[in-house]
Amino acid sequence: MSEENSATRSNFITDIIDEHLENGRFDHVHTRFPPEPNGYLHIGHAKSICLNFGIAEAYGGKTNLRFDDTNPTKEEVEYVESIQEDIRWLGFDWEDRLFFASDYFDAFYEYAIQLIKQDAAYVCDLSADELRQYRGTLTEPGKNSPYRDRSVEENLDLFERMKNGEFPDGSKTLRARIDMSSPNLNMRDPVLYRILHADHHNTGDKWCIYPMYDYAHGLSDSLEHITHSICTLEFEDHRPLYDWILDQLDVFHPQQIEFARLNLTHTVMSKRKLLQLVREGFVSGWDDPRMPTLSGMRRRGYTPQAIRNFVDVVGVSKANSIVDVELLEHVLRDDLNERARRVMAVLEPLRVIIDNYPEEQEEAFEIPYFPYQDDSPIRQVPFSKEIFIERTDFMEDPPKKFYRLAPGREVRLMNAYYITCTEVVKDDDGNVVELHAEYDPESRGGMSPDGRKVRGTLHWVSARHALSAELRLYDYLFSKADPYEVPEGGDFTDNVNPESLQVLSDAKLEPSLKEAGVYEPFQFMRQGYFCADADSAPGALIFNRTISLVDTWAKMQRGN
RNA sequence: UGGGGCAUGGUGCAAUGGCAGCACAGCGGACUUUGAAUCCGUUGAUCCAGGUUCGAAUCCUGGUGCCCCGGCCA
Repeated sequence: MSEENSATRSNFITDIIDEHLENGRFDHVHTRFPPEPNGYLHIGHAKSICLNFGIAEAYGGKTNLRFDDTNPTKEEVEYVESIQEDIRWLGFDWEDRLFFASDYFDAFYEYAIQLIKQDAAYVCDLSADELRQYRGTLTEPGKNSPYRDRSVEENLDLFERMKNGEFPDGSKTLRARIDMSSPNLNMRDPVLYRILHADHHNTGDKWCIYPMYDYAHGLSDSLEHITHSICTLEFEDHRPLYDWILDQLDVFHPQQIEFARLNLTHTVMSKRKLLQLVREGFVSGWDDPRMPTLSGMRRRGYTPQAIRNFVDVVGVSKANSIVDVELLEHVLRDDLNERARRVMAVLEPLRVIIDNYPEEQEEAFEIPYFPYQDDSPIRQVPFSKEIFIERTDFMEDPPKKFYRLAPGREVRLMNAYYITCTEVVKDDDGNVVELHAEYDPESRGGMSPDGRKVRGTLHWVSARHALSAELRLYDYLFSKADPYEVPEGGDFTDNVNPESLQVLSDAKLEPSLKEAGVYEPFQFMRQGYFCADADSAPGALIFNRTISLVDTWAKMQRGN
């Protein structure tokens, strides 16, 4: 849709880049998206992906995909695969530039030796607990480690033996020698390497020492000649360390730039919390359509374009903010409105018998998939004596302004005929079980020659031709805008919306939907956008409601 | 006086010393073979106090509020 996106439109990041290009610090732009393969990507990551790929593209540059896989205890191949699938689905291409931090383990090791030789790093024997003690607090300086002044030779020897596996996990670390009294805790001799006798998804058992994020990330950026390393706000405090390492080693020096991560109302966005929802069974998996994961949204029926448009429209800044999920929904509807074929489906069927329509008669209406498009493709929709209409489209005793079907009232069956309700059939409990009606043969196609107006237009499905289907209707996963708003001692899971999933087991669809492909967007007219679920099968159709249509009538009722 | 960062309608983002604007939401109306979409109209904001300036959302000073940092996680 829009030619402009958040990357081409100026923002504080492009301002910085423009300055670099102008003052000659860089003459091109090269970014990277650096996920840790320890979970599935979510809409928050999409913001980072769109920013990194979008900005590079806007400047004619490139973007690398690099897995930040420096902690083998948390990372799995399952995730490196899903992450690639999700990025591709979003429509971005890293071409031949797929990298892993683990590709650089040898280089990292050599750089560490260089730091030791420069007296800028040392092997420390403090335990994790002791290290914490020595670090000091937010307001008090730390103390130097007793191992801080080991000789270069001893450090070299110890570090090599760490690598060789001579020491148990946690017994030693390699630390940067910076300043234990720095007001920035990240500069108080941060750990560069820790001992971890763990198998790595890429390097197997080759290593038993693994680099820490701060050490590996900047060096990975440098090795790949990344010019602008875009990350989230919480790394702002780490930038001095990022810079320190690259300065010490005197290598290519990218610029780290931090932006505010995306937050949405009615959802949680931390991998840890999402994992908890999966593990504790609040959702069916990472790709549950209620999840903010890209795989969940894909299954729900989101299009990549809707997500990209959303990222564009929320913009980028350094201010912590929470975007109203209604904006996401607006952008989704906007995109689906353009691409979804219009079909008829009845969610909660109510049978209508058209008494003056011949029993054995059938006819097929040719109805365009896109009613407002001149060259729209069409499909055949069968009509017969018995049809289903939406239960909510009939009221025996309608309030003012309800202009759907009611006793004695005439409405239009979309693209078919006018019908008038002649009789209401109820069961012993007084529930309406079916309706009788008469149609006007003159109104074929939904128009009468005398030009009389009917206020209501209803969707319908021929009973004898209808396809039965299961429909899954979704609502917000959390009832509260802020899921973390819980009473003392509560947990965010207390706010899980008990009605976030509603299953309609006997919806009636027009026959053309038999061919619906998975994820292919349809508008069930007057209801919402739907797509076939991955689990849908010819004899057992399942559709997910991606998003309902804006419902002004429902809003009016709520307001009253 | 630990350090770092951020404050613009209800929400998100612009305005880079010169008329505070856009989108969503809200409200009102038009149109309608989708109570959708579309179209028209409309309510509503610069955290506070000083200062500089012809002129301040923007610059300066001092406050206030919120977020992040004490993993051998990223």
